Amino acid sequence: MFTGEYRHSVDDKGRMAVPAKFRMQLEDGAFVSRWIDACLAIFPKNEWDALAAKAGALPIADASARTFSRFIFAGAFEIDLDRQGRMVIPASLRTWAGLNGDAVVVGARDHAEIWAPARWDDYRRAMESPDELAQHLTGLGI
Amino acid sequence: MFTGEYRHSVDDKGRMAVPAKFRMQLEDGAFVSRWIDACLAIFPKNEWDALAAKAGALPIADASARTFSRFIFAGAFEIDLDRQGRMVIPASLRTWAGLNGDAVVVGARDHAEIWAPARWDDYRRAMESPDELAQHLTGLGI
DNA sequence: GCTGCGGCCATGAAATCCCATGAGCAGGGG
DNA sequence: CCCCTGCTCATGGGATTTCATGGCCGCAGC
Repeated sequence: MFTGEYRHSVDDKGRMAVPAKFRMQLEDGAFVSRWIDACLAIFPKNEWDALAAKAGALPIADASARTFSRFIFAGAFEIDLDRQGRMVIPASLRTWAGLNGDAVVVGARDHAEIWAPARWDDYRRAMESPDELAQHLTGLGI
Repeated sequence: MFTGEYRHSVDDKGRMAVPAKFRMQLEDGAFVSRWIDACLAIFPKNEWDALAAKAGALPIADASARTFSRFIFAGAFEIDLDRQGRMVIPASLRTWAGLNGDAVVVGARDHAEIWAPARWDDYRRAMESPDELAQHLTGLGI
């Protein structure tokens, strides 16, 4: 499971250290891709396959299904970790996510996400209202 | 079951002694996470897995479901107890909960909560005013 | 031959673990 | 009933290991 929040640097070659707690879950292969809300997602191979299967089950006739598939798969790359546990973020994805020098890596259960620090701070501020949170918990039956 | 109220110190390394009565319930693995009302929650592994499964069932297409998942998982860390029964509270969570030197640990049935002493006192004072308490109990069907 | 990319090595900083010490509590004996 | 003893538990400090990051080298493509 991917949990936690980590702030790492992205060097001028586009390399970023993957949080040590995530590495074991990614060593059998991983994919990085564009993701919803202007961030990037890192999926372990098995989770990626599951996502691909879901996308494959969508009807081709549906326009928004086509859009979703193209959004995800056109922006996806298979990645390897070097011996120091770093990954290379392709330049096109770095640009798209607004990454520049620093990045925030957050866990999201079945995948990890990479955010530009400024965007993450904005997003995070929006989710700290106790009432809104309580409403979600109620919806889960907690 | 988690019950009781304990006041412990948080040292400059972010370590806090877990109440001895809680340790046995946490020794098979535990997670600490941001929680509602600006406190932190400690869940035993099985309780956490149940919560994660519920969150995983939410549709990713729903924006507020994504927000909720990110709040929970980005603010969660797996913890181990050292040989003295202490846990490390990650710096980001300490900041968020306003912990500084001291903390109050309270039992809450299926999980434990960590509060900054000042916040807990406020909350508790409100809770212990007879009128207020009666008002909350009304409508709960107790 | 030069330039850009990817992988490997090395270093400093930071987190983690373990041992030691002291205080508080309970239980048993005088 | 009181005191002493033993144990559990909270807290501080020190040592070791892990981890993030910058730089160097080799290979490939232009």
